[in-house]
Amino acid sequence: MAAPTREHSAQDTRQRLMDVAVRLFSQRSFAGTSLQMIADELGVTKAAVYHHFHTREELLIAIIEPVRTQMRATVEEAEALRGTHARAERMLAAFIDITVRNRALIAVLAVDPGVIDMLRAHFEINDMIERQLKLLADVQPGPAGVISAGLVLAGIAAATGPNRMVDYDDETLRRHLMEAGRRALGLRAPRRPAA
Amino acid sequence: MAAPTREHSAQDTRQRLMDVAVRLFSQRSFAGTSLQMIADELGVTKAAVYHHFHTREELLIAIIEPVRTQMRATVEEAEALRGTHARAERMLAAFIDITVRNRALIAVLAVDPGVIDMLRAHFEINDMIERQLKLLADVQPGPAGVISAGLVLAGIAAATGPNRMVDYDDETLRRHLMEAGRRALGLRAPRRPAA
Amino acid sequence: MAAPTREHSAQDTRQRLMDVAVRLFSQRSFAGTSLQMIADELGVTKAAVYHHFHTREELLIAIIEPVRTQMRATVEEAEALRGTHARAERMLAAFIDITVRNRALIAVLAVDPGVIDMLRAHFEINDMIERQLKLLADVQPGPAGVISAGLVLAGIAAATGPNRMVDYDDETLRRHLMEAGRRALGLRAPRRPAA
Amino acid sequence: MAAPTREHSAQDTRQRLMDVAVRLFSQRSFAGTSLQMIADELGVTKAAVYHHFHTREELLIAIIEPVRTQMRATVEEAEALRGTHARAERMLAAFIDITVRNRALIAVLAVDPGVIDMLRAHFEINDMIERQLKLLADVQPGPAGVISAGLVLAGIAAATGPNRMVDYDDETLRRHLMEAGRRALGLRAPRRPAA
DNA sequence: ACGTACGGGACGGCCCGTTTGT
DNA sequence: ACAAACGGGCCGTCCCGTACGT
Repeated sequence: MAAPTREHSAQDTRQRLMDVAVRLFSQRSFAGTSLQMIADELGVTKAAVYHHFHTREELLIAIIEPVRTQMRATVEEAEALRGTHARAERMLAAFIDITVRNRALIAVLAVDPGVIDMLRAHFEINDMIERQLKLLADVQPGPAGVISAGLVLAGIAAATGPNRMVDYDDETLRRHLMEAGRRALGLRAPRRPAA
Repeated sequence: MAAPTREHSAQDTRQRLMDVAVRLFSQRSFAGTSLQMIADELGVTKAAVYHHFHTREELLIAIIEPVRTQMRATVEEAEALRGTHARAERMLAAFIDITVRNRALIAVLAVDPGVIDMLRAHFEINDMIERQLKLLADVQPGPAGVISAGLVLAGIAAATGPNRMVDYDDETLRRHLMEAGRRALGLRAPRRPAA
Repeated sequence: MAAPTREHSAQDTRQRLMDVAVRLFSQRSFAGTSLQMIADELGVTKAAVYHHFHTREELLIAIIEPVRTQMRATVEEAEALRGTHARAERMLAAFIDITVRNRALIAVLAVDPGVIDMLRAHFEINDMIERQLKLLADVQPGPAGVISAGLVLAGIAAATGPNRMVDYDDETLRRHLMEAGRRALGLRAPRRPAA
Repeated sequence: MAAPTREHSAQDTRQRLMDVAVRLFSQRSFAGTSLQMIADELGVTKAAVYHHFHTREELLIAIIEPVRTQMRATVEEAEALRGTHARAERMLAAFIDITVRNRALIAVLAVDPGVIDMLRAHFEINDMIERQLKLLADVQPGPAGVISAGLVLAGIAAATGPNRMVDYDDETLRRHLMEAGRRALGLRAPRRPAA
């Protein structure tokens, strides 16, 4: 391993900034987390943070970017499938997968009003939420479908948040979220004995 | 009713402060809402706010108080029942009822890290959450129960938050949340043909 | 004179803030003057400044307001007169009078780019300048008129600035600026033998 | 011409830095212009600026240098002449010439307090101004001379500033400034029928 | 019961200057 | 000749809390 010239490379610092930011955002909310806290937590000055992200908003967007991309791809894939149940099944599985792999982050994205406002200002996030909701809601007709879908999406996101479900590993969490989600939505478990 | 001397009585001002605070907290998060915003929204000065609540924390606690009381009573009632299903059924119904009647508020209480921290500092809130969770989790054994219960509680709270489910009246929302919750938890609908 | 309850009244503080701000702006330019300097100079904190003016821009606008009003009135009065020379004479005299009575201030208003930008953003200042210029420029035809008028207006404003002309009293300054201005513009001294 | 290895030579970069600095200084005042703005405007990093000028002050001095030299030479030449009128005539003509050829720059030098302070700290600029003023003021006795001279010098400098007199070419501007200046100072047009 | 005036302090943003590496 | 990274510090804004007056 060729030693990086400095103690840690520049790219590394940028990534570490994003990591501690996610942790702090999820622990203290976006509005409740100052740049000073982030800098202190990492042992650098605010100026170093500024070097990588000129505004707190920019930092947040950089953090969100990968999840946003995955989410969009998932929605488009699911919408391309035939069959209401197949679409819901795919959407649900992918949503859980992304959420579990980014535990702390999703809770922030999904429920922090400050974050949601900012997302709305920069992206067509409303449309994306509508489409996610519709994919799950179509399993049941009328309000029942929409309300079930809302409960499931919000529940998955919020339940994996900080301090909750910490004592389950990813695989366990995924399986049981999937089962509970299927039941709430009225999805039969897919028959994959042949698979 | 003694005639209020001014346009609105003092008690009224206090209540209106709490109402706008709830709305703002749910729209901008607790940490993102200043006393100035609350005062401006109501058309008074910060000093007027200070007259009723000496700190922002005090204001939050006053807001939360009724919900906390109802929640505690509900848990105790449910725990007094016999039968796992009956207990879960009662807890779920009461939780949904309280949540729907205090839509915006619960979303803040349940997911805002700043609020949760403060609650933890003042009350034995962890214990209360554990008991709620257990009441619902006992329907299924092992992780399946806990994870389902977590999804349902978090989902109900978060799904009724601001900008979501706004186009359903309380009764509709309650009924479908109940059904979806029952399914997720594995609760059979109670046979009340006689009711 | 009933003594004001405090050491100095609130209105007084507001006025004193504006006074020290004018002095500092003219000594260090608008962009080069921090709120800290202003607060220190007056022996209060930045928060006290904030109480009276929520932004630095707001402070500047309050300072400028009286001059802006006088200037506008002057232009309208002058435009209402008949005769090119009479109009120019009136405009010139009033401009000098206002400038001399607000020595430091005008220099800032007229030449500080930061100030001019801000004025342009809030008022129809370009129009006002055009009209002032035209009133003086009409005495001579073509570029000669415009350039003379520009030199005179800018010269009066800048010459009365800080550190210049400090050793002349208002009356002396006014008279000689008037004479030099008339000559530059090609205005004959008005025949007021009876005056 | 030895081919410059890169797109533009080092000397070129240095000169372009000074050019954009002048433009920005005149548009936003000296104190209101950061090194970052200058670097951005030219599409380089701050480090590149730092490479050429270690401080903002150093940059300003380099910009000013040629004008300062010309101005000094002019004053000395004018003072060497015999006859009050001849001296004033020469000073005025040269001042206008230098100003018009460096339109934006002179306005900054002459009226920006931050610039003036810095100049005073490094050069004997007060002495230079006094001598310029005296050369023009001597045409008329007493306060009339000084005030006229002040108006003319300040007026020429400020009138050629940014956004003013932009639609006149150098030659036109020069001629009319000269005529207006002569009139203000009480200088007869020199009899050069033979020239 | 509420407004006015203000202190003390922290916020996000951005500055200038410098080191280190190409 | 230039870029990347960062320290230390100041900026304007705005915060919460309080003393005082009505």
